[in-house]
Amino acid sequence: MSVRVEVAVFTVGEGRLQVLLGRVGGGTWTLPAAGPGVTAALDDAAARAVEDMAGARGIAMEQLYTFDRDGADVAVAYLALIDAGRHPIAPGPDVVEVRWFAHDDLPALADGQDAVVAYGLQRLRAKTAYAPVAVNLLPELFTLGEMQAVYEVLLGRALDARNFRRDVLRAGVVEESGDVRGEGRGRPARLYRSAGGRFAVDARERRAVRALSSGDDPPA
Amino acid sequence: MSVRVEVAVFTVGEGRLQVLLGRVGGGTWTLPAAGPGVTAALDDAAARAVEDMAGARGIAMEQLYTFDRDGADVAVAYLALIDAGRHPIAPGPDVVEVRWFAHDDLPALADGQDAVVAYGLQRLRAKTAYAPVAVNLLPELFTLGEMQAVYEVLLGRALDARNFRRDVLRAGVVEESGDVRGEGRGRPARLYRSAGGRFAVDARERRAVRALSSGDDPPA
DNA sequence: GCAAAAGTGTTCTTTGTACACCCATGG
DNA sequence: CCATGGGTGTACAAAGAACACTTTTGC
Repeated sequence: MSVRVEVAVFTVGEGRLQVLLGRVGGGTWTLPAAGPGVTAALDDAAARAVEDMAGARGIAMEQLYTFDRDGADVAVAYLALIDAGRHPIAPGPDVVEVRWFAHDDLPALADGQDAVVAYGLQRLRAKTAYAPVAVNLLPELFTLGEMQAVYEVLLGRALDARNFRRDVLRAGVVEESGDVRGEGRGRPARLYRSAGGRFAVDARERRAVRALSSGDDPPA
Repeated sequence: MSVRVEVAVFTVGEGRLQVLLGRVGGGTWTLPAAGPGVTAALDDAAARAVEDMAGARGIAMEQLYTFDRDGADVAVAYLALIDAGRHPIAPGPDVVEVRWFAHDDLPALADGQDAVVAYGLQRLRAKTAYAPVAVNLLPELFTLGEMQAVYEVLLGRALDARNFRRDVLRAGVVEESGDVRGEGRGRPARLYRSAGGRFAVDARERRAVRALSSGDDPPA
């Protein structure tokens, strides 16, 4: 059996959750992928697949699952999160086109890749419960309002701004930058940056953080 | 790169969490494994590896993680749970010896397998939070006392029997068999069997169940 | 001075945790 | 009749959800 690597890259933009796809030769869209016949370390191969297809570097990435592909190959799937604003995408060599697609409006994908996207989405939503995933989808400096908006897209429901603020600050996952930003109308918001640490958006989820002393994060 | 499969098989016995290991040729102990050069579907290959080494069949199994092995192989690791009483182990062909080892007192393992055991244990404990893993470690019929004992081993702390009972029954993960069993001294306990469904042992964990509408269970 | 977004604090309800007691059996 | 584990119910503490109000800016 030969080894492939495939990456489901997500971002949040225009109030929607989006997935990165590219077209190489034929008409079908595909996830960033490498192989069959990967030689590098899996994590590196996944990072390079994204870089080769769209030019984006240094994005958060974790292994998802390894799929059988009709007995011939195995595909090691990865989940990646990116702030589309910070990392503009551009077609790499041999790539005809790269684009963001709304996750609920995808074109036909290469064989088996629907499962990768579906499971990536599931994992992303689950991680919302115990990791500050939003910081990987935001610029280096961001307002709490922006952060809340990201979570609302991921969770598909509105959050109470006051409780959200209290919970995020209490969790200590962000730190003030000292700057503020006036966005037009309304009082200017303070700018924060990531301070590491775990986080859960709402009550139920916050509990899970403590319950799972170490969560279920992958090794290494 | 060639594909291997390795399985961390856990059971609970004698008040301890135990791991299944075997010796094939040389002196080093190893997990049930297949490959390099696996041809079957990964899940099947994992099940067969356990069967070939120890003769145990039909046990609960899920994929854990795929590890690099110094650039040459990838090892797809699995987690399996088993009731050692229900599935007696016996060395398969070419196997010199199979044994249960307390998870905190393992011998030297084949290359990289420590990581498989460590992550398997982590995942097992995390799953405790949202899945009734104990039923996979118990006989078909069991008392709530036995079930509680399993969770106490997994979690490493004592649970309140009254709250445990209430929570398990409320969650609907077990159903009464109608029988009872007198175990010597004390009032005979009702016997239950698994009824499917999700479950969390204690408060924090129970919340996580609802929060993660679909949890983070692997595909298919 | 009004609309819009940011920021602060309080009340109420839900949920978890701790605990006291009775039941059934073996020795 | 007492020790042992099984089974039922209640009181208290903690945590989350809902919510009213003030502040700072642009127009």
